[in-house]
Amino acid sequence: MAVTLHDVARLASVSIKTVSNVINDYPHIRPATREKVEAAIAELGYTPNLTARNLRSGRTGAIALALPDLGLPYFAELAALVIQEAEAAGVVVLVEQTGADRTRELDLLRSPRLKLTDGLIFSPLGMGQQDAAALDVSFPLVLLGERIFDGPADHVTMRNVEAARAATEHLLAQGRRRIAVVGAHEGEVLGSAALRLQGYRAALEAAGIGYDETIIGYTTLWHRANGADSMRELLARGGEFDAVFGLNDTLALGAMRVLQESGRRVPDDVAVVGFDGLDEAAYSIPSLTTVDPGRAWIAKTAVSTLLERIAGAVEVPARTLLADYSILERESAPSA
Amino acid sequence: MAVTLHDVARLASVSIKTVSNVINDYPHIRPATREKVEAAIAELGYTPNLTARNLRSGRTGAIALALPDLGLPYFAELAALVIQEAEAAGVVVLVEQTGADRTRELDLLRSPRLKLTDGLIFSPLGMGQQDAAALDVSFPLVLLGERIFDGPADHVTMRNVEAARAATEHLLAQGRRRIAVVGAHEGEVLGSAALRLQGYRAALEAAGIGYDETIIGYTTLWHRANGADSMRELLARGGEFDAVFGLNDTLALGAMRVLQESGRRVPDDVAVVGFDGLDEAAYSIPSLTTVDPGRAWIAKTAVSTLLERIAGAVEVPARTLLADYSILERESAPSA
DNA sequence: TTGAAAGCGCTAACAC
DNA sequence: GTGTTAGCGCTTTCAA
Repeated sequence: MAVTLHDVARLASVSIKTVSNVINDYPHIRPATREKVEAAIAELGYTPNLTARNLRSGRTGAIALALPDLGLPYFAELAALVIQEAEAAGVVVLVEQTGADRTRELDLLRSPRLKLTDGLIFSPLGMGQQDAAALDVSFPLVLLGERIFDGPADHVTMRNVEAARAATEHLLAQGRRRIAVVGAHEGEVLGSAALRLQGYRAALEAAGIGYDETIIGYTTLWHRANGADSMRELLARGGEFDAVFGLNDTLALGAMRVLQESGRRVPDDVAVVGFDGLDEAAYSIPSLTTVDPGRAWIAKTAVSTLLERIAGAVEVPARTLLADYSILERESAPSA
Repeated sequence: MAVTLHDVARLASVSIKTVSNVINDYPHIRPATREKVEAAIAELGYTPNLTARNLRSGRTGAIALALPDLGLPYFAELAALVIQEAEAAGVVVLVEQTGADRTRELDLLRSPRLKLTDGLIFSPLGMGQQDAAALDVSFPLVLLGERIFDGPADHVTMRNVEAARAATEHLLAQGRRRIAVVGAHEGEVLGSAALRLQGYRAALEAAGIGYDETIIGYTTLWHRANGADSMRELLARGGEFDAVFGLNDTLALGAMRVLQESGRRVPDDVAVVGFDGLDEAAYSIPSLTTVDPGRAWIAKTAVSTLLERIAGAVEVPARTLLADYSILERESAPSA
């Protein structure tokens, strides 16, 4: 591992500049010289020391991706897409987990660890609008998610309100009138839960249906167990409903399980719609109708936007980029 | 971001060595000097340039984790654990996806991109025993999985044969005698599928039950859809069985869905056991009995073993470290 | 077309 | 207890 430019230069009887030229495809090199150098590189098995190159160039060729937890399917699938896009652009990805903890998220933004990368794609879950100023950092940053809006950084996100409204309207179109919700967050005004609930209410209102608190299930987290617990509580309350809107797929899958355990048939007695377009939602029993909020586009756009900033688009003001959504219709809530 | 040691030194009217001493907690510094330096650091908002430090020290403080695809729940959960362990040790993790492609796996081992890290935790899925020599690399490497054994690198893995045998015995103990398999790999002798099938056969043999090819389902990949397809084929063949052993949880969940669609009750008509101990296996309907092959231990041990090698345990010969397994008994295959 | 040499920001001998 | 200085391996003016 100790083969350097000098070693190659010595073996090829040229200067290190010439070797460097060969490596960096500098055009004006005499073919004979090039061959001599390439032979020496091959013989010694030389590979450039990226750390040294980075120190010179000020770039690392790596970006950081910070998200709550890879154990959550939504973020695992998002990370898979981001890494894939980054690789296509010749960049590696350093993954940080924040555990959805506000303090850890704020710490991360100040961490010297980020110095190992050229920029950050950041999906916070603990921070809120009051922390927007913390996003005013000195390195390229792309924000994901819906915890903070109109911050000082580029923001790639989904049309939560419209997509949730479309999901609700999908249920209304089948004649469902009592649509329960699983996964609402008490008192929240921003964030995925609040925005999706807002879309749900807008759809009800447009259809002339009143909002009924008794069929809204609250949870703190969005694991499958929370969806199951929330549904148990809704059933215990005794409120009637003929459909369920899970504010994400994981919740919807947990809720659907409890519905079936209770003897209700899905979709005959109760139709279920989720949100996220997870792969696994296609394989539940029944398969889950859901909204794809445009994850693939979000990953692709987050990477390309970050790389543009890194390449020097500093003067451009921060933008908000919104993905298009689509309904993935499956068995848990079929049309008609 | 252009604040360097020199800037701090100038402001504090000391030499850069003194600043460096303060930053690195060198003990013998006069308190007054330390305060002066710390004040200057705070005023300028100095943070060390890790790239420069790395070039000097030859360390990067990062490790690489290469796996097939974060979209596969097993690997996503593994990555989550590895990153968590690494963070506890003050190391960041760069994640590479190889898509289970042998060529990409071999390329990765030679990639200069790895120069950004101090070592690699590598979980191949395309390479085989014939590629063992490619693991003889010049950087610290820890191998995961069961594609290659007795290679030149430390290997952290699970007791596949014993764990699969235990899973099969769990079914036998309930009086099941016709145990179908989902996910076998045609003609494979090494690899997870082959080893687990071997454990299955050992259990049957010990119980005096013959091996019946007609109830062995083959797949190439281990997605949920493959488990479903494999089960459809088994049912179409018309072979009788009262239990199913899915060679991983994802396969088992797909197979279970098809069983239920076909009108069979789980576990009454057919009991199902998976393998991996995925979180989501606890939330299927019915919840899936599975084998936890010791994932948490594997992640922890992979990280600590790699860090030991990085710290210089070069002379120690390559070891194989085996995790303990446990049966997670749930509804799909309850005792008695 | 190629060589010499400066320096990216830091650490660690070695001096004082 | 603190300062000077030589590199880590590379890229890149500037000369030749």
